Amino acid sequence: MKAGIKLKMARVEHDLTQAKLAEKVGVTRQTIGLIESGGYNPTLHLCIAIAKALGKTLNDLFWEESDHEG
Amino acid sequence: MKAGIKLKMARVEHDLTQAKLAEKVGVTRQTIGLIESGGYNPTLHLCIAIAKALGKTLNDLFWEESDHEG
DNA sequence: TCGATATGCAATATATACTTGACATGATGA
DNA sequence: TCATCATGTCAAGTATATATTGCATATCGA
Repeated sequence: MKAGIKLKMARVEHDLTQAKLAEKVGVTRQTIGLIESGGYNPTLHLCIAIAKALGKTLNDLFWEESDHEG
Repeated sequence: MKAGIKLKMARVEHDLTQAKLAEKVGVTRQTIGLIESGGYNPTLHLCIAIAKALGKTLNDLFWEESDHEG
């Protein structure tokens, strides 16, 4: 599963645009867009801010069980 | 609870030094030390690599329930 | 005491996360 | 058609994560 897709789904679930989510977590919309499109490596603090803004946890948005299992 | 303490406990649990954990995840021991001492903002990929190396998840090591609750 | 290991701290250098500003496209509505 | 919104992307700049090197301290064992 692509890296940012869970984030995108959670965002849409909350009826937020990239720009609105970006504002909530204190970054620019480009940063959110880059994370959702993958190939990007956000910082932990930003991941936590995003998770909190969407009522999710780090694992919900950024942990792939297959990563863990092998 | 201080940011890096869970990481430190998990590391000690596995009988790993900062240097050995650093080697496992492909960073220097200073980077591990800085994360454990807090006041540092690692990248998501590094957090995931650390969690995998210690048999934990992102939430186990980097999520504080109080962050989420308020 | 001496040597090895583990950690903390600090200065400099490099890679990259993130910003700012701009332009392009498709969808929506007046 | 025209205006607005949402998203994608590009280019240049700033902030900071991480590397590299070195030194200091504490612990452990010979």
